[in-house]
Amino acid sequence: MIKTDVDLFNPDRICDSGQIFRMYRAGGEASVFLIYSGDKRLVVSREGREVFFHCGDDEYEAYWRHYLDMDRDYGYFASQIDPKDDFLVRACAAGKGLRILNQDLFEMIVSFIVSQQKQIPSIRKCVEALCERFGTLHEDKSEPDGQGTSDGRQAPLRMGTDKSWYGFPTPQSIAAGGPEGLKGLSLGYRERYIYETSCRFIEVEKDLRDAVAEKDFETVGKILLSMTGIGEKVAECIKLFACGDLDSFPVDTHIISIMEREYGEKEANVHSKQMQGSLPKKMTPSRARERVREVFGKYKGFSGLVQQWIFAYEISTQKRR
DNA sequence: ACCCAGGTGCTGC
DNA sequence: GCAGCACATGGG
Repeated sequence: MIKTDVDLFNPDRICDSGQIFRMYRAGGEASVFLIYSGDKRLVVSREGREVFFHCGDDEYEAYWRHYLDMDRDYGYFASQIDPKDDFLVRACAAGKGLRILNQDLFEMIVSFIVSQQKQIPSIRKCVEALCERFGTLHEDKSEPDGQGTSDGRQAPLRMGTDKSWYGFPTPQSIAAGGPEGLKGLSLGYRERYIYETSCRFIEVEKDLRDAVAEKDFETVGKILLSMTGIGEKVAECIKLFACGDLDSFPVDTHIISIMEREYGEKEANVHSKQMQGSLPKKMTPSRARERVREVFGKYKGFSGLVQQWIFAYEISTQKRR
């Protein structure tokens, strides 16, 4: 079991940040979380300010430490933001303990193809349905009577975590189902994208992984864009959440509305008698990208983290309405 | 009935 | 390059 602090790793904020679709609050428990990645699963719990990763040191070192991005100094990034940028200061403060996870490559490719024109709860359902149809079933092996607690103290953590679960599909398993194999999962027109991209992933996997290993993100981007259903925005998400490209800055509808509302030119509101009201000018996607470069270009090396701060802040404040 | 959702592909200019 | 449209499906 590994211990850390909420200010270093905040499971609530990460769970709701929109970067991961297979992280859940376990069985309605407010402070127990399940993280699924490929064919692995991690239980995370919080007690006050203490956060626990329920795995052995070996498993942590071999996989989760990098996955959870525990080696990066987020405090330094936070200290670099412009104090005059009120919105970013607020978003950064609200994002304390938020980290950019290093998720599985194929899982991110499929998940973000699914994500287009869908809301996050709906994305989660589709991803889960894919796992149930194409993933490997994992039977929970834990003993019902508290293992390793012969002293009777500290009951083992298992509330809601003792159910069987499915791993994320391999590209081979999806490809093997054929183009018709994806029907009935509410994927809509994305069925074809997922099937064709699964097939293509098998072909280009080596080149793609080599480019990721070399941090040649230009090549990574080119390969991703050659896959059906992956455009600029989805490619940016994949690079940020699976390839370690912390400079990747996905521009989606939420970012566009932030750039329009918080960083756009205002025009006088002709409908306001006192002329005090000003309305944000309409912003196109390409104009929003330009503004992003102008406003956030200075955060070289971690602009993708800045994106997550403002994105997560935006969707969290939207909920309270 | 209408509008929007962590967009992309395709066409036509 | 950029605007305009179709594309499934679910939720307000």
